[in-house]
Amino acid sequence: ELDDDQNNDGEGVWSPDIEQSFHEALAIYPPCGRRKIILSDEGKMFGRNELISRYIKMRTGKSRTRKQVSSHIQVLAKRKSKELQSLFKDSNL
Amino acid sequence: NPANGKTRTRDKYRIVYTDRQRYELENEFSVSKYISIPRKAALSSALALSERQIKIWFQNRRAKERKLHKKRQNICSRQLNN
DNA sequence: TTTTTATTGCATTCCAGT
DNA sequence: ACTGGAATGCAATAAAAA
Repeated sequence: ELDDDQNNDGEGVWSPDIEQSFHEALAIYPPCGRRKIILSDEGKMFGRNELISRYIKMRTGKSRTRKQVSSHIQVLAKRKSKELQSLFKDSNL
Repeated sequence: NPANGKTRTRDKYRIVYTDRQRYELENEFSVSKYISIPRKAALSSALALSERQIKIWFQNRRAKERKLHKKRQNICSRQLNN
């Protein structure tokens, strides 16, 4: 089928506006990882990534699934660890 | 050096595998296109390559196969529309 | 120019935690 | 039954080697 993306604009998956609200959501929900991940409202369950996904939808109107959020977090974590590792290498040699 | 998780360094962009390493990897690929976790661990210690290198080799090998398959398809379709 | 190692940005699958 | 997160897959790509 042809390019059927009502939710995705012409930019990349993590265009600046989406990235912006993503980082806002990271700060809002648990200000860095360590908080009760178990979010259970009456009847429905909500994990952190779903809350982030909902926030992105609120602010931008564009849909990013909880698995897209998960993948993005993994990529960012990998980048950060590699930055730190290269800093150690440079200082040593 | 599995603790690092990184293979490429500033002096070595990539290493060249030995004929035995290539032979054993190719042999395992003929058994299965996807390496199992225990077989990966075994090959890793047997060939002195990191598990990451084994994983990447299989990915590259599958990519090669897909490329060859695509070429064969192109040749067939070329013969069809003569 | 083609082939061989290795990385990156995404998605998809596999593993437990509650 | 839900989830987040690690492991893995793949296309695109880089650069050394053949």
